[in-house]
Amino acid sequence: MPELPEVETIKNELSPAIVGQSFTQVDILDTKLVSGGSPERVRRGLIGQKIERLERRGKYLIFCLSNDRSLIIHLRMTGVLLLNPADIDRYARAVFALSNGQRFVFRDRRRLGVIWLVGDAASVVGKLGPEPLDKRFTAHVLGQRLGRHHIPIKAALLDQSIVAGVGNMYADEALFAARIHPLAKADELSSEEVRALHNRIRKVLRAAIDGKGASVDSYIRPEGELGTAHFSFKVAHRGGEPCPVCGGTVERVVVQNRGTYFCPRCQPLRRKHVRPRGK
DNA sequence: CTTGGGACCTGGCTGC
DNA sequence: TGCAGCCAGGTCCCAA
Repeated sequence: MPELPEVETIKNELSPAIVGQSFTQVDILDTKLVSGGSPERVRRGLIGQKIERLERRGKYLIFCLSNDRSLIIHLRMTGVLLLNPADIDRYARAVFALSNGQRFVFRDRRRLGVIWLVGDAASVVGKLGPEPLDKRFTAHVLGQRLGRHHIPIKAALLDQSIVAGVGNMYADEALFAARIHPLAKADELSSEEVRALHNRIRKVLRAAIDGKGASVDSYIRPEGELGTAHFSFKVAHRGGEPCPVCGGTVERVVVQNRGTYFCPRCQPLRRKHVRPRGK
C-alpha cells in the first residue's frame, strides 16, 4: 500500500535513472489507466519530452516535463513502478521507454492506479493538505486543521485535504505512538495530544522512509527490493498480537470502512472535555 | 456546508 | 478439491 514513505522511496530510487532522460516510446496497455484524456493523447504528449525532475506531493508522483507539463502518477493500492523489469507480465498497465535505453513499467494488480498528463499540476494535487515533513507543518497548523472537523481522528488523518500522504498503516502507527484512541474526535484533542500526534506523525513517516517503505501486500521498490518499514510496525496489521508496550492485546475495529489497529490500554478513549490530571 | 457510505478493482483467504 | 463470498484500502462520488 503505497503511502508517503513508499512514494518517497520510489521517487528517490527512480530519479537517478530517469531524470534528464526523454521519453522515446510509451505503451499504455490499459485504457482505464489515464484519467481525463485518451491514452493516445498521453502517448503523443510524452514522446520527446525530457523529465526535468521528479517530485512527490502526498501520495502522488509528479514527473516535471521540459514543456512545463506534468505526468502525474497515483499508485493507489497495488501500483508499483519497476525499473527495467525482466518481464512484462499481465499486470503491466503501461511501459515508458527512455532515451538512455532504460524503461520503467507501471504494474498494478488491482488496476486502481491512475495517471494524468496536465499543464497545471495543481488541477490534480491542488486540494491536498500540507506536507507533514515540511517545516511549515507545525503542531499549530495541525491543531487548526483538526479543529474544523468533528470526525474520528483516524478518519481525519486519512483525509488528504487535512494532511497529505498519511494512509491507513501510518495513521494507526502515529496514533499508537501518540497514545490517542482512533475514535477520539479530531476537534476534541487536547493541545498536548495535538503536539504528540504532530511529533509522532513526522517520526513514523521519517522512520518508514529510512526503512525504504513497508512491503505489505504488493509494494516493492523500483529495482525489485523489499522495504523494511513494516518490521517496525507496533500495531498496524497486528490484530490479536500482544502490544509491544503494555503486553495487552492489539485490537481491530473498523473506522471509516478501514481496518484500524490499536491498543485499548495504551490508547484509552478519554471522555470529551475531561482533561487528564497532572501537568 | 459537513459527514458517512458505497463503488471501483482483483488476488488471496475462509469456509462449506 | 472447488468455488462462492468476503476482505484489503485510496480516492471519487453521491446522499443525507
